[in-house]
Amino acid sequence: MSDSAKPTLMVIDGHSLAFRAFYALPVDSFVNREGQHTNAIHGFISMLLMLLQREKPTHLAVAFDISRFSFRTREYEEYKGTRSETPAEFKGQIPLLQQALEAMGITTVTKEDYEADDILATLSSQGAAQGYQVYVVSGDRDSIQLVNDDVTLLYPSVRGVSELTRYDRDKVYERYGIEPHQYPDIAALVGETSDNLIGIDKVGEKTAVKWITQYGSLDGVLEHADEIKGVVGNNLREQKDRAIRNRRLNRLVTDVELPVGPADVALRPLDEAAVRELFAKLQFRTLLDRVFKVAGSGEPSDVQVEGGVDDDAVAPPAVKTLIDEELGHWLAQKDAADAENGYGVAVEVIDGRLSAIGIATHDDAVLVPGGSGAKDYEQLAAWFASDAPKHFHDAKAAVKALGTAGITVRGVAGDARITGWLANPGKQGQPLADLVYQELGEELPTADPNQLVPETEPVNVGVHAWYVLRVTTALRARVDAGSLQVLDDIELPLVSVLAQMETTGVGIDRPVLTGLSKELGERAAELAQQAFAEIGHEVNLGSPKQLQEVLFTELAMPKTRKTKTGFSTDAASLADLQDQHPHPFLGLLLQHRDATKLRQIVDTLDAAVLEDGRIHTRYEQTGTSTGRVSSTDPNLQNIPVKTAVGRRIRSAFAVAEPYTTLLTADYSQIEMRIMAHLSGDPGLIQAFNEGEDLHRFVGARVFGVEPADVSPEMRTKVKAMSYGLAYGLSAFGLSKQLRIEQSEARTLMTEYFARFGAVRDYLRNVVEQAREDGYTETIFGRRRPFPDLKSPNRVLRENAERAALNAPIQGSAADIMKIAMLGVAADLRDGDLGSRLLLQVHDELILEIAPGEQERVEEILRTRMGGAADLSVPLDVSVGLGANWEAAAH
DNA sequence: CGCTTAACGTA
DNA sequence: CGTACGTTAAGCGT
Repeated sequence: MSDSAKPTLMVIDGHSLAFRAFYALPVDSFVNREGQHTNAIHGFISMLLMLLQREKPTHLAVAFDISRFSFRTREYEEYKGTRSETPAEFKGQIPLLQQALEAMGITTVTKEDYEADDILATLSSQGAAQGYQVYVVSGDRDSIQLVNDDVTLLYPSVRGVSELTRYDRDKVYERYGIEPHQYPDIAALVGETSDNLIGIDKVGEKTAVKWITQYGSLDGVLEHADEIKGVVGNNLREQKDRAIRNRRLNRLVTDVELPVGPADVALRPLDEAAVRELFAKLQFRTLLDRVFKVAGSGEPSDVQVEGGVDDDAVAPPAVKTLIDEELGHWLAQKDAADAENGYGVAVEVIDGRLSAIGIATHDDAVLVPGGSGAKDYEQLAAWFASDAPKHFHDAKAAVKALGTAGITVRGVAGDARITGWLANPGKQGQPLADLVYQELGEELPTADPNQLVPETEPVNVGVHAWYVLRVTTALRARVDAGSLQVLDDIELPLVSVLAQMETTGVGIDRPVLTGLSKELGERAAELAQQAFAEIGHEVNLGSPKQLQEVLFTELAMPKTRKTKTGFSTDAASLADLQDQHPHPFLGLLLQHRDATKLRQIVDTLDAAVLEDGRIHTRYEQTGTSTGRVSSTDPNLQNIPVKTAVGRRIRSAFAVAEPYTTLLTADYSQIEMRIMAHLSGDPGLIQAFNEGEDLHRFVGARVFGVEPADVSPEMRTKVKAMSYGLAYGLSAFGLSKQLRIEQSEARTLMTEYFARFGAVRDYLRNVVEQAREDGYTETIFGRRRPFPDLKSPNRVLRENAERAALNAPIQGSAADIMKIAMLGVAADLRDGDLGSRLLLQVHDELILEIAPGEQERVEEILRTRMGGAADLSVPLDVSVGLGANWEAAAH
């Protein structure tokens, strides 16, 4: 009998899959009108439908645990003992899921005193024996032991329930290097944290596999335990009881007495009325349609469920391919409601060329294939230039891609990526597929990547546009008012400003880079030779591992701070070593590091220069959790400035014809000013309003001297203290940074807070408020959630506390800079000025000035940056001019 | 070839 | 035991 003719039995571990679905979907987006959470049910059924379509089982059973207790917990009390309490939102979902499955004609199986895995084991072994092709679906690794020629395991990947990895014998071998039946032997030796089973110390997967391969089985290993040398051998002999216990517990039972056998779980026709009733209660409309579609019955169109949590159109509309002229007609047909709701837009770029554009309304989608010039896009270009509200996923990328075809975009009304980020800034730059799954609980259709000629791919763009519209709409409806305001007033208008900056790029004086690279390269080589002479042999100075050998073994220096892989050789540690155990090698090594690091930066920049002689960085608008933008490919926000050689690199960022000069404008001490404003501290506010040197002012208060008598040492200490405050610096950290005694650092902090008490109160309050609310907020309403503030884990909690303290400060500064950029861009445009924004480095803007515009632009910068927010202290802006970045610095 | 780690540049 | 980033080479496993 061939495999295709065999009946197919699928057995699913209900609990583990539902639990994964619970964590994959946002709890708060799936609540019915009775307040019942439904995300696990939704995710489970969605996955089940996918499995039914893909694997087409003829027989199907879903097994559930009855409780967390089983014969295993009786044998070993601590079994699964580390598992924390099931979340309340999850608990009620299991009975409802079981009802739903029952209504769908799917058998559920439970057995007192056994775990779901034992039921899977029993059914799969019976199934295999009775000639079924068997699929086991489980998130428990112990299920690997069930795999054989007739049984395949589908195991959820780390990415969630939507992707399942197929483990057949070959795949198990590929992944673990063993036969499936040997897996429990491996697990017994290594242990399983999630089951609270502790393995043999120092034995990981690799060692276990080696032993099992050598001796065939766990019994074999134990018999030959005497032959195994070293610490692990000792551990094995001393701890062999653990392995024996683990092996007893991880053996799945294949002969549980069950009320049903494989033949009894054939798929039955679903109970249409029951499904409708239950799904109506759960408010699953999309899923209801999908269930009927998969079951091949019912009429999706007569489905009547109002206000469903997943209430929307069901399947993507058929995508019509239109040439430009037809597009004009299609757009003209759209009514006011469509225009009101907006359009979803997706573009596709292949090999840097715009290859297709998809546009969708809530029930219609079209695709305009790539053209070769402006004339192919007349209607399209007119529409993009109009105010028609357009929603994107990554609008900036789309705006740039359309720009290459000469199309200007106005009316950016939504961006799924940005909205998703504002709702959840800890998840940065989420792909469309992830958002679709999270917000709609659906799979984004994508082209088969294995298809060599992706003929279906352009079609995706129309479908994607449809999903984009649905996702942005769903996200907008979900986020709070403050985030929405940040979205509409700051982030969306910023898209085109950043797009312009990226497209413009910054001019580079390549000979400067070339010269520096050579110089630094020679210097590095020289230093390396001298360093080798000191230790009498060559070594890779760039390898921390080899350096450890030299420092701690050959030169027998005292051990430094521990890292995961040994002892630290970072600059701070080396400086400490130089104090305790002076050696010429150390100084040479530090200088060599410096030279090679700078050369690496120079070479990276040089390689990033395009044919136009400029570097075009990309600004990641959804790349941080605080609200800043980040810069990549290359990162131009970390160009050296602190050392003289470093600054020479900045001199390579130069003005280019026909522009006359670069202008830099930066906020001075913006974060301290925000802290003064937010805390309302009278002393700090006075300092800024009097406009005198901040650190001198603060130093005078802290040390009780006249401002004129603040020594450079005092100023340094106070400056470090002030800056550290916004990061949650401790006395320990301050002492380390300033290389002073902890007691002195503590005194410094005490004095500081005695003079600026409102700052301390504010910082404390931010954390307490965030613990209560669950999030922090910037001056402009940008939120960042901090669930870990309530964590029982001290490390997690304290990390969250420091981040929470910093988030409103760093985030407000980011908001202010973004608002300033919008103002500057608007004034440059409205004033018909040719000068343009090039770079943003968090508190600094760099522009290129067109002939004769210097004074007007300088005024714009001062006004817009200084006026970006109304704080209780002034926003001080300093402006510099010069032929290059270094010369324009102040 | 892809992944992780240590180190280090910026605000 | 100071926040927020991105990039690189080494080292390791595949």
